[in-house]
Amino acid sequence: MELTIDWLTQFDGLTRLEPEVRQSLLAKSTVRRIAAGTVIFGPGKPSESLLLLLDGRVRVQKLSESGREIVLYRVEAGQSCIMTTAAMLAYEDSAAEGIAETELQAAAVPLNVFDETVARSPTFRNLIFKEYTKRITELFQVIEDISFLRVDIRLAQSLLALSRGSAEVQATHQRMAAELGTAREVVSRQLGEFQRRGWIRQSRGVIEILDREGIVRLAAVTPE
Amino acid sequence: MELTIDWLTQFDGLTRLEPEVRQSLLAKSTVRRIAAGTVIFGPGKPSESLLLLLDGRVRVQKLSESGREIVLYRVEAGQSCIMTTAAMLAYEDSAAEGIAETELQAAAVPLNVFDETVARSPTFRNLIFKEYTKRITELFQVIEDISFLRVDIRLAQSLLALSRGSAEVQATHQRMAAELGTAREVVSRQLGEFQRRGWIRQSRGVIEILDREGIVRLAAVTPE
DNA sequence: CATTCACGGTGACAACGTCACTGAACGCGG
DNA sequence: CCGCGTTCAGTGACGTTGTCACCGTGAATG
Repeated sequence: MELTIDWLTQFDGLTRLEPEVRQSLLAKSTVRRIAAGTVIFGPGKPSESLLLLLDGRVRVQKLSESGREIVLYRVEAGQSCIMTTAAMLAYEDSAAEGIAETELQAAAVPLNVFDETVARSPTFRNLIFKEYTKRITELFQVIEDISFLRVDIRLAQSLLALSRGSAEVQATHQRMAAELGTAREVVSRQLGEFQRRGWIRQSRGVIEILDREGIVRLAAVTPE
Repeated sequence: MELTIDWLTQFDGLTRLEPEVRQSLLAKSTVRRIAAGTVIFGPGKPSESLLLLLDGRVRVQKLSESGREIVLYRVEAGQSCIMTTAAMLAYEDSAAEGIAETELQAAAVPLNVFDETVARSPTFRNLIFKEYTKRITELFQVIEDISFLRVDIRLAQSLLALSRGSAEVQATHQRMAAELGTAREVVSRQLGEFQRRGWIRQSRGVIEILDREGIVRLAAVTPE
């Protein structure tokens, strides 16, 4: 169950890790499998390790008191889920949660090992700070998109992102609405329009992409 | 001009700093005065030190290509401007900028000293990670507010925040619009409504608060 | 004193959010 | 296989917010 494979090679920033740090990290961390749907961190679920994602995808989202939700960003394989370190610091009020969208394989670095490694290794430090910066930059972009882009454009972008090249997106309108932080009805109407234009075909829980080019064109619009 | 006062006492997280780290930080950092209006960091202005704010206030905002802007958060005295470390990492595309809203007094910690201190001092590490987490948490909140709160409520909140207890807010409608990431016309209409209710009195560039209680009540609304 | 410009007010309309309600598709127990 | 509850999706009406075009005012500048 808990392997000690050399997972460090999967992280761009860690390939040139100092040898003794490398050994220490491998020895003191555990590689874990986590089932799809598991809540990694969130209100009432403080985590006690930093997760370095080897495989799978984590969705970080925020739920408002009114029950609505919005996706903040995703963590992909080869990235670290820095909010798990944040959750360690007990910021309960954030009300953000991380959910395994797929089955995960992740290296769990216990808090004390994390701290020790940050102290010892410039390479590791660099990786961590880069991750933080990257997330913050992403959040900046989310804020800009929400504030200034039309929903049809954001919906098109979201569709392309979620499809990952495939011709089928498995998602309900409710789910898409959460992606954009808007209302389901808005998504229904917009997808209806996309369908009328022949860009997609819809069935219950599935959106099939017929004309990717059309969606790409809309997604690329920068209204001036 | 460059003092070597013991500014470390002004940071909650640094009062119990390890003695030798304390000396080192004081010796290798410089305390600087920065004029109001100065752009601390931003596109094309990479910074080469971490700024620890001793006095004054920094506004961090993002400008879209279309020229509109939105305030992301503020850095107050006693906090560190972590985006200066991010800017060091050359994330040019972020297009966020930090502006001195008032005259600043700040301790500038050069990049190499920052890195060295993170390595040496658990206390300093803790402070830095707490700051990052705090900013991220704030950004989460901004996203939620933008997505789910009505603008009149957000405007009321913004007015209270900017007034800082005073009865007068010096701000144009354009400025308030940037605070909320909305359009000037919207602010004009809402402030007009506030005035009709007797909550404020407006004159060119100034908003005078007449009935703080009324504004507070609106700001506290959590529509269910 | 004349011109320019930042500021703010407004009406019309488009885009988006909310509410209430509808029916269709699915999942499950009997 | 049927009935039933639940999830999902579609729609009309209406309120809120964003956009566009335009105007008047007062401040600053030469």
